[in-house]
Amino acid sequence: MSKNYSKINVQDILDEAKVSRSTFYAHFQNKNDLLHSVSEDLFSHVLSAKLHKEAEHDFSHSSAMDYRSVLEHIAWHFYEEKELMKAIFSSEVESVFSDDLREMLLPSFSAWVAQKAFFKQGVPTKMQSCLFVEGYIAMLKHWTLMGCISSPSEIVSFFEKLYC
Amino acid sequence: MSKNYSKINVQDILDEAKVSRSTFYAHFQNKNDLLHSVSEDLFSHVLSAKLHKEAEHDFSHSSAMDYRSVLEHIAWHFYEEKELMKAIFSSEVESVFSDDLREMLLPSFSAWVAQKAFFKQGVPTKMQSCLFVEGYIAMLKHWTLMGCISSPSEIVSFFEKLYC
DNA sequence: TAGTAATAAAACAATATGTTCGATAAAATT
DNA sequence: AATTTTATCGAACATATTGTTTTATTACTA
Repeated sequence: MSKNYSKINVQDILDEAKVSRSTFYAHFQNKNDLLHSVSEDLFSHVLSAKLHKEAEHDFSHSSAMDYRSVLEHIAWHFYEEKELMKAIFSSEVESVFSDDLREMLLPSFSAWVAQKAFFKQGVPTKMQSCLFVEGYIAMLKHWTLMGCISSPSEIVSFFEKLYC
Repeated sequence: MSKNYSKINVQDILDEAKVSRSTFYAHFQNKNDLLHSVSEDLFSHVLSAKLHKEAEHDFSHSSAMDYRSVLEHIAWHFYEEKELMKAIFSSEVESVFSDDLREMLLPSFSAWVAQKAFFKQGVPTKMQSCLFVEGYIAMLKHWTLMGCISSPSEIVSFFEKLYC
Protein backbone atom coordinates (compact mmCIF):
# COMPACT_ATOMS: atom_id res chain seq x y z
CA MET A 1 0.00 0.00 0.00
CA SER A 2 3.02 2.27 0.30
CA LYS A 3 3.68 2.86 -3.39
CA ASN A 4 1.90 5.41 -5.54
CA TYR A 5 -0.88 3.37 -7.07
CA SER A 6 -1.05 5.44 -10.22
CA LYS A 7 2.35 4.09 -11.23
CA ILE A 8 1.95 0.38 -10.62
CA ASN A 9 2.93 -1.67 -13.64
CA VAL A 10 2.41 -5.29 -14.61
CA GLN A 11 5.73 -6.33 -13.10
CA ASP A 12 4.73 -4.94 -9.71
CA ILE A 13 1.58 -7.03 -9.80
CA LEU A 14 3.58 -10.11 -10.77
CA ASP A 15 6.09 -9.54 -7.99
CA GLU A 16 3.35 -9.02 -5.45
CA ALA A 17 1.39 -12.08 -6.58
CA LYS A 18 4.56 -14.12 -7.07
CA VAL A 19 3.45 -15.13 -10.52
CA SER A 20 5.58 -15.20 -13.64
CA ARG A 21 5.18 -12.89 -16.60
CA SER A 22 4.25 -15.70 -18.96
CA THR A 23 1.61 -17.07 -16.62
CA PHE A 24 -0.02 -13.68 -16.32
CA TYR A 25 -0.25 -13.23 -20.08
CA ALA A 26 -1.61 -16.76 -20.44
CA HIS A 27 -4.63 -15.67 -18.40
CA PHE A 28 -5.08 -11.96 -19.11
CA GLN A 29 -4.55 -9.82 -22.16
CA ASN A 30 -3.35 -6.86 -20.16
CA LYS A 31 -3.69 -4.96 -16.89
CA ASN A 32 -7.21 -3.73 -17.64
CA ASP A 33 -8.29 -7.23 -18.52
CA LEU A 34 -7.28 -8.33 -15.03
CA LEU A 35 -9.34 -5.55 -13.53
CA HIS A 36 -12.38 -6.47 -15.59
CA SER A 37 -12.21 -9.98 -14.20
CA VAL A 38 -12.04 -8.56 -10.69
CA SER A 39 -15.17 -6.50 -11.44
CA GLU A 40 -16.79 -9.60 -12.87
CA ASP A 41 -16.05 -11.60 -9.73
CA LEU A 42 -17.43 -8.83 -7.57
CA PHE A 43 -20.64 -8.08 -9.41
CA SER A 44 -21.55 -10.94 -11.68
CA HIS A 45 -24.27 -12.15 -9.37
CA VAL A 46 -25.46 -8.85 -7.91
CA LEU A 47 -28.05 -8.03 -10.54
CA SER A 48 -28.85 -11.59 -11.56
CA ALA A 49 -32.51 -12.57 -11.42
CA LYS A 50 -32.30 -14.78 -8.37
CA LEU A 51 -30.34 -13.40 -5.50
CA HIS A 52 -29.53 -16.38 -3.38
CA LYS A 53 -28.81 -16.52 0.28
CA GLU A 54 -25.28 -15.71 1.22
CA ALA A 55 -23.39 -16.39 4.41
CA GLU A 56 -22.66 -12.80 5.42
CA HIS A 57 -25.88 -11.12 4.34
CA ASP A 58 -29.24 -12.27 3.14
CA PHE A 59 -30.82 -10.55 0.14
CA SER A 60 -32.74 -13.59 -1.04
CA HIS A 61 -36.14 -12.09 -0.34
CA SER A 62 -35.61 -8.85 -2.22
CA SER A 63 -36.79 -8.26 -5.75
CA ALA A 64 -34.38 -6.93 -8.34
CA MET A 65 -36.67 -3.93 -8.77
CA ASP A 66 -36.31 -2.94 -5.15
CA TYR A 67 -33.62 -0.29 -5.48
CA ARG A 68 -32.88 -0.06 -1.79
CA SER A 69 -31.98 -3.76 -1.55
CA VAL A 70 -29.86 -3.65 -4.65
CA LEU A 71 -27.92 -0.58 -3.58
CA GLU A 72 -27.38 -1.99 -0.11
CA HIS A 73 -26.32 -5.32 -1.57
CA ILE A 74 -23.67 -3.63 -3.65
CA ALA A 75 -22.53 -1.60 -0.66
CA TRP A 76 -22.12 -4.85 1.28
CA HIS A 77 -19.78 -6.21 -1.34
CA PHE A 78 -17.71 -3.08 -1.12
CA TYR A 79 -17.67 -3.42 2.64
CA GLU A 80 -16.51 -7.03 2.46
CA GLU A 81 -13.70 -6.10 0.10
CA LYS A 82 -12.95 -2.69 1.47
CA GLU A 83 -9.17 -2.96 1.29
CA LEU A 84 -9.29 -4.00 -2.35
CA MET A 85 -11.86 -1.33 -3.16
CA LYS A 86 -9.74 1.32 -1.51
CA ALA A 87 -6.73 0.22 -3.50
CA ILE A 88 -8.70 0.33 -6.74
CA PHE A 89 -10.28 3.72 -6.07
CA SER A 90 -6.87 5.15 -5.17
CA SER A 91 -5.29 3.98 -8.40
CA GLU A 92 -5.31 4.90 -12.05
CA VAL A 93 -7.44 1.84 -12.82
CA GLU A 94 -10.25 3.58 -10.93
CA SER A 95 -11.75 4.88 -14.16
CA VAL A 96 -11.84 1.42 -15.75
CA PHE A 97 -13.46 -0.03 -12.67
CA SER A 98 -15.96 2.82 -12.48
CA ASP A 99 -16.82 2.21 -16.13
CA ASP A 100 -17.64 -1.42 -15.34
CA LEU A 101 -19.69 -0.39 -12.36
CA ARG A 102 -21.52 2.27 -14.37
CA GLU A 103 -22.33 -0.16 -17.14
CA MET A 104 -23.75 -2.59 -14.62
CA LEU A 105 -25.82 -0.01 -12.75
CA LEU A 106 -27.20 2.16 -15.54
CA PRO A 107 -29.99 -0.18 -16.73
CA SER A 108 -31.34 -0.50 -13.20
CA PHE A 109 -31.21 3.21 -12.51
CA SER A 110 -32.89 3.91 -15.84
CA ALA A 111 -35.69 1.56 -14.82
CA TRP A 112 -36.00 3.14 -11.39
CA VAL A 113 -36.20 6.61 -12.91
CA ALA A 114 -38.82 5.40 -15.40
CA GLN A 115 -40.81 3.92 -12.52
CA LYS A 116 -40.52 7.22 -10.65
CA ALA A 117 -38.57 5.68 -7.77
CA PHE A 118 -36.18 8.53 -8.42
CA PHE A 119 -37.60 11.26 -10.57
CA LYS A 120 -37.38 15.00 -10.73
CA GLN A 121 -39.73 17.08 -12.82
CA GLY A 122 -38.18 19.16 -15.60
CA VAL A 123 -34.89 17.32 -16.01
CA PRO A 124 -34.20 15.07 -19.02
CA THR A 125 -34.75 11.44 -18.07
CA LYS A 126 -31.50 10.18 -19.51
CA MET A 127 -29.59 12.85 -17.65
CA GLN A 128 -31.24 11.81 -14.40
CA SER A 129 -30.29 8.16 -14.83
CA CYS A 130 -26.70 9.06 -15.61
CA LEU A 131 -26.36 11.45 -12.73
CA PHE A 132 -27.93 9.17 -10.16
CA VAL A 133 -25.57 6.40 -11.21
CA GLU A 134 -22.62 8.78 -10.97
CA GLY A 135 -23.91 9.93 -7.62
CA TYR A 136 -24.01 6.43 -6.22
CA ILE A 137 -20.58 5.58 -7.57
CA ALA A 138 -19.22 8.81 -6.10
CA MET A 139 -20.79 7.91 -2.79
CA LEU A 140 -19.26 4.42 -2.79
CA LYS A 141 -15.91 5.92 -3.68
CA HIS A 142 -16.02 8.55 -0.98
CA TRP A 143 -17.21 6.04 1.59
CA THR A 144 -14.47 3.56 0.67
CA LEU A 145 -11.68 6.12 0.67
CA MET A 146 -12.78 7.36 4.09
CA GLY A 147 -12.41 3.80 5.40
CA CYS A 148 -16.03 2.61 5.31
CA ILE A 149 -16.91 4.34 8.57
CA SER A 150 -20.70 4.17 8.12
CA SER A 151 -22.61 0.94 7.54
CA PRO A 152 -23.87 -0.13 4.11
CA SER A 153 -27.41 0.56 5.27
CA GLU A 154 -26.52 4.10 6.33
CA ILE A 155 -24.86 4.68 2.96
CA VAL A 156 -28.11 3.95 1.18
CA SER A 157 -29.94 6.23 3.60
CA PHE A 158 -27.51 9.03 2.82
CA PHE A 159 -28.08 8.42 -0.85
CA GLU A 160 -31.84 8.65 -0.41
CA LYS A 161 -31.55 11.84 1.61
CA LEU A 162 -29.37 13.45 -1.01
CA TYR A 163 -31.08 12.33 -4.17
CA CYS A 164 -34.71 11.50 -3.43
CA MET B 1 -11.31 13.29 -33.85
CA SER B 2 -11.25 10.02 -35.73
CA LYS B 3 -8.76 8.15 -33.57
CA ASN B 4 -9.59 6.41 -30.32
CA TYR B 5 -8.84 9.14 -27.81
CA SER B 6 -8.04 6.76 -25.01
CA LYS B 7 -4.84 5.73 -26.80
CA ILE B 8 -3.36 9.04 -27.81
CA ASN B 9 0.34 9.34 -27.02
CA VAL B 10 2.78 12.21 -26.92
CA GLN B 11 3.84 11.68 -30.51
CA ASP B 12 0.24 12.03 -31.72
CA ILE B 13 -0.01 15.36 -29.94
CA LEU B 14 3.26 16.51 -31.47
CA ASP B 15 2.16 15.47 -34.95
CA GLU B 16 -1.16 17.21 -34.56
CA ALA B 17 0.39 20.39 -33.18
CA LYS B 18 3.32 20.20 -35.59
CA VAL B 19 5.79 20.67 -32.78
CA SER B 20 8.99 18.77 -32.22
CA ARG B 21 9.61 16.33 -29.42
CA SER B 22 12.36 18.45 -27.86
CA THR B 23 10.24 21.58 -27.93
CA PHE B 24 7.42 19.82 -26.13
CA TYR B 25 9.70 18.61 -23.35
CA ALA B 26 11.19 22.07 -23.04
CA HIS B 27 7.76 23.33 -22.00
CA PHE B 28 6.05 20.41 -20.29
CA GLN B 29 7.28 17.61 -18.09
CA ASN B 30 4.85 15.10 -19.55
CA LYS B 31 1.39 14.63 -21.02
CA ASN B 32 -0.41 15.31 -17.75
CA ASP B 33 1.56 18.48 -17.27
CA LEU B 34 0.20 19.72 -20.59
CA LEU B 35 -3.33 18.96 -19.47
CA HIS B 36 -2.84 20.78 -16.18
CA SER B 37 -1.87 23.88 -18.11
CA VAL B 38 -5.01 23.55 -20.22
CA SER B 39 -7.05 23.37 -17.01
CA GLU B 40 -5.17 26.35 -15.69
CA ASP B 41 -5.96 28.38 -18.81
CA LEU B 42 -9.60 27.44 -18.59
CA PHE B 43 -10.23 28.06 -14.92
CA SER B 44 -7.54 30.28 -13.48
CA HIS B 45 -9.79 33.29 -13.46
CA VAL B 46 -13.14 31.64 -12.74
CA LEU B 47 -12.94 31.71 -8.97
CA SER B 48 -10.67 34.73 -8.64
CA ALA B 49 -11.92 37.55 -6.43
CA LYS B 50 -12.75 40.01 -9.16
CA LEU B 51 -14.62 38.61 -12.11
CA HIS B 52 -14.18 41.11 -14.88
CA LYS B 53 -16.38 41.74 -17.82
CA GLU B 54 -15.90 39.41 -20.72
CA ALA B 55 -16.96 39.76 -24.31
CA GLU B 56 -19.25 36.75 -24.52
CA HIS B 57 -20.85 36.88 -21.09
CA ASP B 58 -20.89 39.29 -18.23
CA PHE B 59 -20.41 37.96 -14.72
CA SER B 60 -18.81 41.10 -13.35
CA HIS B 61 -21.67 41.91 -10.98
CA SER B 62 -21.88 38.52 -9.31
CA SER B 63 -20.23 37.77 -6.02
CA ALA B 64 -17.97 34.74 -5.74
CA MET B 65 -20.32 33.39 -3.07
CA ASP B 66 -23.26 33.33 -5.45
CA TYR B 67 -23.22 29.68 -6.44
CA ARG B 68 -25.59 30.05 -9.36
CA SER B 69 -23.37 32.61 -11.07
CA VAL B 70 -20.23 30.61 -10.49
CA LEU B 71 -21.73 27.37 -11.80
CA GLU B 72 -23.15 29.10 -14.84
CA HIS B 73 -19.88 30.88 -15.47
CA ILE B 74 -18.07 27.55 -15.53
CA ALA B 75 -20.70 26.06 -17.79
CA TRP B 76 -20.17 28.95 -20.19
CA HIS B 77 -16.50 28.14 -20.46
CA PHE B 78 -17.34 24.55 -21.27
CA TYR B 79 -19.78 25.78 -23.87
CA GLU B 80 -17.20 28.03 -25.50
CA GLU B 81 -14.70 25.18 -25.66
CA LYS B 82 -17.13 22.37 -26.21
CA GLU B 83 -15.07 20.52 -28.82
CA LEU B 84 -12.01 20.49 -26.59
CA MET B 85 -14.08 19.50 -23.58
CA LYS B 86 -15.66 16.65 -25.47
CA ALA B 87 -12.24 15.42 -26.55
CA ILE B 88 -10.94 15.56 -23.00
CA PHE B 89 -13.97 13.85 -21.46
CA SER B 90 -13.75 11.11 -24.10
CA SER B 91 -10.10 10.39 -23.37
CA GLU B 92 -8.04 8.72 -20.71
CA VAL B 93 -6.89 12.11 -19.45
CA GLU B 94 -10.45 12.70 -18.29
CA SER B 95 -9.57 11.63 -14.74
CA VAL B 96 -6.67 14.07 -14.53
CA PHE B 97 -8.83 16.90 -15.80
CA SER B 98 -11.66 15.99 -13.44
CA ASP B 99 -9.16 16.00 -10.57
CA ASP B 100 -8.18 19.56 -11.44
CA LEU B 101 -11.79 20.60 -11.71
CA ARG B 102 -12.66 18.92 -8.41
CA GLU B 103 -9.80 20.60 -6.64
CA MET B 104 -10.93 23.95 -7.92
CA LEU B 105 -14.58 23.45 -7.04
CA LEU B 106 -14.42 21.72 -3.67
CA PRO B 107 -13.64 24.79 -1.52
CA SER B 108 -16.60 26.67 -2.98
CA PHE B 109 -19.00 23.78 -2.58
CA SER B 110 -17.80 23.26 0.98
CA ALA B 111 -18.59 26.90 1.67
CA TRP B 112 -21.99 26.67 0.04
CA VAL B 113 -22.86 23.59 2.07
CA ALA B 114 -21.68 25.32 5.25
CA GLN B 115 -23.84 28.34 4.37
CA LYS B 116 -26.79 25.99 3.77
CA ALA B 117 -27.08 26.90 0.09
CA PHE B 118 -27.05 23.18 -0.42
CA PHE B 119 -27.65 21.19 2.71
CA LYS B 120 -29.42 18.00 3.60
CA GLN B 121 -30.13 17.05 7.18
CA GLY B 122 -28.56 13.83 8.44
CA VAL B 123 -25.76 13.47 5.93
CA PRO B 124 -22.11 14.15 6.87
CA THR B 125 -21.12 17.62 5.69
CA LYS B 126 -17.90 16.53 4.04
CA MET B 127 -19.75 13.82 2.13
CA GLN B 128 -22.25 16.37 0.89
CA SER B 129 -19.57 18.72 -0.43
CA CYS B 130 -17.80 15.88 -2.21
CA LEU B 131 -20.96 14.49 -3.77
CA PHE B 132 -22.30 17.84 -4.92
CA VAL B 133 -18.98 18.54 -6.62
CA GLU B 134 -19.01 15.11 -8.25
CA GLY B 135 -22.58 15.72 -9.28
CA TYR B 136 -21.76 18.95 -11.00
CA ILE B 137 -18.75 17.47 -12.75
CA ALA B 138 -20.85 14.50 -13.85
CA MET B 139 -23.46 16.91 -15.17
CA LEU B 140 -20.89 18.91 -17.14
CA LYS B 141 -19.48 15.69 -18.53
CA HIS B 142 -22.84 14.30 -19.56
CA TRP B 143 -23.87 17.62 -21.08
CA THR B 144 -20.62 17.93 -23.02
CA LEU B 145 -20.66 14.38 -24.34
CA MET B 146 -24.26 14.84 -25.52
CA GLY B 147 -23.12 17.85 -27.54
CA CYS B 148 -24.11 20.73 -25.24
CA ILE B 149 -27.75 20.65 -26.32
CA SER B 150 -29.11 22.67 -23.39
CA SER B 151 -27.88 26.14 -22.50
CA PRO B 152 -25.47 26.79 -19.62
CA SER B 153 -28.32 28.43 -17.73
CA GLU B 154 -30.53 25.37 -18.13
CA ILE B 155 -27.70 23.15 -16.92
CA VAL B 156 -27.57 25.02 -13.66
CA SER B 157 -31.35 24.77 -13.38
CA PHE B 158 -31.14 21.02 -13.86
CA PHE B 159 -28.50 20.88 -11.18
CA GLU B 160 -30.70 22.82 -8.77
CA LYS B 161 -33.69 20.62 -9.47
CA LEU B 162 -31.67 17.46 -8.87
CA TYR B 163 -29.65 18.50 -5.86
CA CYS B 164 -31.41 21.29 -3.99
C1' DT C 1 2.91 -44.40 -13.92
C1' DA C 2 1.96 -41.92 -18.14
C1' DG C 3 -0.02 -38.00 -20.00
C1' DT C 4 -1.90 -33.43 -19.74
C1' DA C 5 -2.12 -28.79 -18.05
C1' DA C 6 -0.13 -25.02 -15.58
C1' DT C 7 3.82 -22.45 -14.38
C1' DA C 8 8.47 -20.66 -14.67
C1' DA C 9 12.66 -18.43 -16.55
C1' DA C 10 14.87 -16.14 -20.01
C1' DA C 11 15.39 -14.14 -24.28
C1' DC C 12 13.24 -11.30 -27.54
C1' DA C 13 10.74 -7.55 -30.41
C1' DA C 14 8.07 -3.51 -30.31
C1' DT C 15 6.65 0.66 -28.48
C1' DA C 16 6.66 4.79 -25.56
C1' DT C 17 9.02 7.95 -22.65
C1' DG C 18 12.18 11.35 -21.59
C1' DT C 19 17.09 13.45 -22.43
C1' DT C 20 20.85 15.46 -24.81
C1' DC C 21 23.24 18.02 -28.31
C1' DG C 22 24.44 20.70 -32.14
C1' DA C 23 22.37 23.40 -35.85
C1' DT C 24 19.14 26.95 -37.34
C1' DA C 25 15.82 30.60 -37.23
C1' DA C 26 13.41 34.25 -34.92
C1' DA C 27 13.17 38.00 -31.51
C1' DA C 28 14.87 41.17 -28.55
C1' DT C 29 18.58 44.27 -26.98
C1' DT C 30 22.25 47.36 -27.61
C1' DA D 1 22.75 47.11 -38.10
C1' DA D 2 25.12 44.02 -35.20
C1' DT D 3 24.88 41.18 -31.40
C1' DT D 4 22.91 38.45 -28.05
C1' DT D 5 19.33 35.83 -26.30
C1' DT D 6 15.60 32.76 -26.92
C1' DA D 7 12.80 29.23 -29.19
C1' DT D 8 12.61 25.57 -32.28
C1' DC D 9 14.12 21.58 -34.75
C1' DG D 10 15.90 16.94 -35.92
C1' DA D 11 18.31 13.20 -34.71
C1' DA D 12 20.40 10.13 -31.81
C1' DC D 13 20.32 8.04 -27.49
C1' DA D 14 19.16 5.64 -22.94
C1' DT D 15 15.56 3.60 -20.43
C1' DA D 16 11.24 1.47 -19.19
C1' DT D 17 7.20 -1.11 -20.21
C1' DT D 18 4.57 -4.17 -22.78
C1' DG D 19 3.54 -8.35 -24.84
C1' DT D 20 5.35 -12.84 -27.25
C1' DT D 21 7.87 -16.94 -27.75
C1' DT D 22 10.46 -20.94 -26.49
C1' DT D 23 12.01 -24.49 -23.60
C1' DA D 24 12.12 -26.73 -19.23
C1' DT D 25 9.93 -28.05 -15.06
C1' DT D 26 6.39 -28.85 -11.82
C1' DA D 27 1.92 -30.62 -10.43
C1' DC D 28 -2.26 -32.69 -11.12
C1' DT D 29 -5.11 -36.57 -12.92
C1' DA D 30 -6.76 -40.57 -15.27
